[in-house]
Amino acid sequence: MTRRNPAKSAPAKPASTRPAVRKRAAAQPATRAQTVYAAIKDDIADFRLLPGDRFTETELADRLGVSRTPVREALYQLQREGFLSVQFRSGWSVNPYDFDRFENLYDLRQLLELEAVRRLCDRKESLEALDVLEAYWLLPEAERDNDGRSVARQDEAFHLSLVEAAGNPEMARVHADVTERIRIVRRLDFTQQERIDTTYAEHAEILKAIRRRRSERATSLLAAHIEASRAEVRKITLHKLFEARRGSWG
Amino acid sequence: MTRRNPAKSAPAKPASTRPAVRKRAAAQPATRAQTVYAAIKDDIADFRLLPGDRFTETELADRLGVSRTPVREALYQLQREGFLSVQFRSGWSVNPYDFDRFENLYDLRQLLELEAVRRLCDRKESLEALDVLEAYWLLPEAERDNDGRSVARQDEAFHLSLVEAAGNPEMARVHADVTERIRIVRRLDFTQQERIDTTYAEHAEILKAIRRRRSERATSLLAAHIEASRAEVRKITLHKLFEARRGSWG
DNA sequence: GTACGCCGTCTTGTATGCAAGATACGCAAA
DNA sequence: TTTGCGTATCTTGCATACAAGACGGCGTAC
Repeated sequence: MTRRNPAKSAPAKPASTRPAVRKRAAAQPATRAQTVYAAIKDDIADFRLLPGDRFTETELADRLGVSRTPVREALYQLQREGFLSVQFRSGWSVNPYDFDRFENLYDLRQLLELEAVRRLCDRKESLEALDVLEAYWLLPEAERDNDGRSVARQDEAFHLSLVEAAGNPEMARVHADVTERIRIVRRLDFTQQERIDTTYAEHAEILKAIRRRRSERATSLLAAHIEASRAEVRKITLHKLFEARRGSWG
Repeated sequence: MTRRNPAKSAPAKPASTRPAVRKRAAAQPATRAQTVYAAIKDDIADFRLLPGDRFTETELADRLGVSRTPVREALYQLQREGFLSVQFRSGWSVNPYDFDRFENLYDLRQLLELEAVRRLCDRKESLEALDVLEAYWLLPEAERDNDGRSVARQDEAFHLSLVEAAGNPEMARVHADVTERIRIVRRLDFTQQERIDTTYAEHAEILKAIRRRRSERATSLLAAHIEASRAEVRKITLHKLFEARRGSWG
């Protein structure tokens, strides 16, 4: 039954010829567990599930029209990611927003992004990855996107793209993970038009600095940009989260 | 059959007003799933499960004396962590060692540790966290630990402790995760006495530099230390992994 | 009115049953 | 010998059954 190990004599690299390890994303029919996982995560991100909310596996299974098995798989995943907690024989609950943790995640995010930008500026080859970013962020004011929701998505993509372009997939994976965790508070930064404008301006400057390989300038701009966002989020968080909580029960 | 009466439907919403019971049981009951998870992870770390090995859920469940349910839970977790892959209706397999990924993980590790040391040196308060590290790594040569296995464990603890002491639990969590992933190759660095001696010497120097708040020195020492380890691992990996593979088939 | 204890219901953790389909193997044909 | 095909077996994903124990509500004592 156990298949022989291929290439006993050369266990090293044959993997690179066959990317079977990589998830076959396209053809995969998306299991029920994955669907449930995404559904719950969205419920949390969109304030339909709020900190302190309690629920049971059966409840969720009934609501989503599946059995407890895929529900449990999704729940355990979210538990491991820090969104949920399970009480033995006593149901699940949504974890409270932990502002200390948001701070720490912002720190981590900043560390990763600054390193990424440093590497981009030091890189010899051309930076094609920036093209698509410039196409969005260097638009004249009239053509800009003004929908906060949409800008928030693009903002996430901007920062993640920088890290991905730096060429270390592990750093990018961690960065993506951090992004998921801070999404709830970070999105609140894009509820004011003035902040959206500022974001456009700062992203543009950062992109230009990277293009010119001005490492020092790019990193200090990016650091300031992230700090500004963090300060803004810190300021409006409690109030806005409360509003969101009320509004979501309509 | 109809033991449950869904029509009764206890008031669902009041649950959200009820404060989540954050009762932390003193000792986690350690579910079967967690046991299985640890067992498989150890099997991989100790070369009892090798890249390319294939197995089924039933096989594992029988061997470990549990049902498929906890086994599946553990397997899916290891899948998400990158250790295993599942082929739809065709069994599980251990992922190949990906040396590019090890390189990227070493990069990430270095980034985290250098930042941690920088923060430690900049910190105003005393650094009690270093006491326990010094107790192990500043020993005179005669009293040192010479068991590679044990030193490898202590080495992991050393580096993780530095990051933990820096005070950002999220960075520490990522670092711990990285540590788990590179363990397989990293341990091979401690199979030679000379490398163990070097590790003692370099850890001692790093600790002293941090004590003296010599940030520049501490970070460059640490960077060199990690680089040396990485180079060593890079050199002996293929050979040693092959040996380990053969040896484990006894 | 208040405190306390018992009991039934509910909840998770685990085991088992079932279905669709992927894989392997034997056998026949060239 | 090699190739192709049909089938039996195996495997995962999902649904369901079961067990130990946590929680809440009710009744009782005062």
